[in-house]
Amino acid sequence: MKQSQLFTKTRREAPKDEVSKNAQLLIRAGFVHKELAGVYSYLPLGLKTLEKINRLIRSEMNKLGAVEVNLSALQNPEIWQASGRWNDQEVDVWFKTKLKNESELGLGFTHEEPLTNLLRDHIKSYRDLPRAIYQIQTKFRNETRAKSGLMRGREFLMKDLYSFHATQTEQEEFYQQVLLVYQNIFKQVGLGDRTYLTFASGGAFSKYSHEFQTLSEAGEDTIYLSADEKLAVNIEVATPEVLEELGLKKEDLVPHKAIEVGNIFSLGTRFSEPLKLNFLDAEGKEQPVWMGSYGLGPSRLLATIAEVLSDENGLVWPEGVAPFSVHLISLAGKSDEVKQASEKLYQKLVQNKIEVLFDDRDAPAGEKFADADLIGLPNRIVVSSKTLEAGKLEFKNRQTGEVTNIDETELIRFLAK
RNA sequence: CGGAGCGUGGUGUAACGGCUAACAUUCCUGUUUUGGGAACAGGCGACUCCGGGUUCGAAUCCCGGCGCUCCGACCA
Repeated sequence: MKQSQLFTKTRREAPKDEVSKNAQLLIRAGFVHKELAGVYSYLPLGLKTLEKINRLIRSEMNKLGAVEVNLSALQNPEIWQASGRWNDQEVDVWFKTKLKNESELGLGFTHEEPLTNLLRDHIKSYRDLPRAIYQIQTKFRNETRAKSGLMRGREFLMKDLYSFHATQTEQEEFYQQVLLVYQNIFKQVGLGDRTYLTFASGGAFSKYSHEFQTLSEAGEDTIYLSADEKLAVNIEVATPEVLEELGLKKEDLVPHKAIEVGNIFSLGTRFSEPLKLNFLDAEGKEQPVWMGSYGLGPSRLLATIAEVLSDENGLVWPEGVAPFSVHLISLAGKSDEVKQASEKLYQKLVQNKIEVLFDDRDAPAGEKFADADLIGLPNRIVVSSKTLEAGKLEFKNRQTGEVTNIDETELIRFLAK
């Protein structure tokens, strides 16, 4: 894409009402636009980044044999009344609204109930199990206090996976698979080395759930990390009994602020029983389905990457998440030669299916460099009269800052990999 | 929901209760310039968040509302 076609502009300064680093950088670089506290719109660069994250998540979900759906955002109170979660005392994050005829509606903050209800049409027998179903969809939560930029929003994107099994054991095995897949996702988005599987509160049907916590001062949670960094426990559940059970000593634990980027739950029959999602087992006996739910927030993930991987010059996107792989910068000035050479290189990169943002604007070099640093694409190529003279291209790695001069074929081979 | 702070051109800031609300940046025109946010000249852009009050006079003081941020509580 040519940068001249991008309608967004970068800014030198962040709006004063944004304090969190993720929001400041994402706004300055033109990835998002703030509408309300906790409500952000995605601009072309932000949307592309989000789509990259989603694509990666989808590919991992497919490995689990999960299939994608898209459930409605508007919710029928009846099925939530059945599970007891329509009640404001039970769930205080509902956005509730009304039809013209005064009957109530809710905006989905999660989807256990509707999916469980929906599956009654499709799951009758043990032969219909197991099932893994997911969606990537906008959730609405009426948070009393939105905060930390995109971290805790009132409208946000969530990947929610639900699994349905004939037995608890089967569900537990699936849970372990999801756990590995999640770790793989965090590794791929560049957060692997600072994201820890963390024991957290379990709820009605299991002692623990697991959270994936990314270490960051911007996090809302505090976790205890064992000295060998092999075990982590959310401070909320780190009672003496729990620590003993996990074989941890209080004095060996180090507290860290962390961002909860994912959470996986065993639900047991918490939803299948009230919503009557039953199946007939091999003996013809009716049984409730065993369930699990597995959440991960693409928008929070995007914000977390912005927060923890950025530096003083701007965002730093890992390959695979970045909206484009390459930032091609033309320092043409009045030189038609440079203009043509950079245009030609742009076409060539596109032909080789390399995702490139081409800064074809008529702007001073310093501005282009500053923008490239701020936007944070992993690779930067400069074409100028200097590089034409040398017969090489200048190639810079955003993350390491390493600059090399490289010839075109070599570069394309490297980037096309 | 409790507490604190802040609302002034698109953005960041300034202005004693008193001139036509200033400066920088962005943006527009032109000249020049092109390897780290260039230079010069000219120009556009604000009912100072909203409503009320005090005052000869309010961006400024008072009251109410709304919004934003932060701390806390909350967070299936």
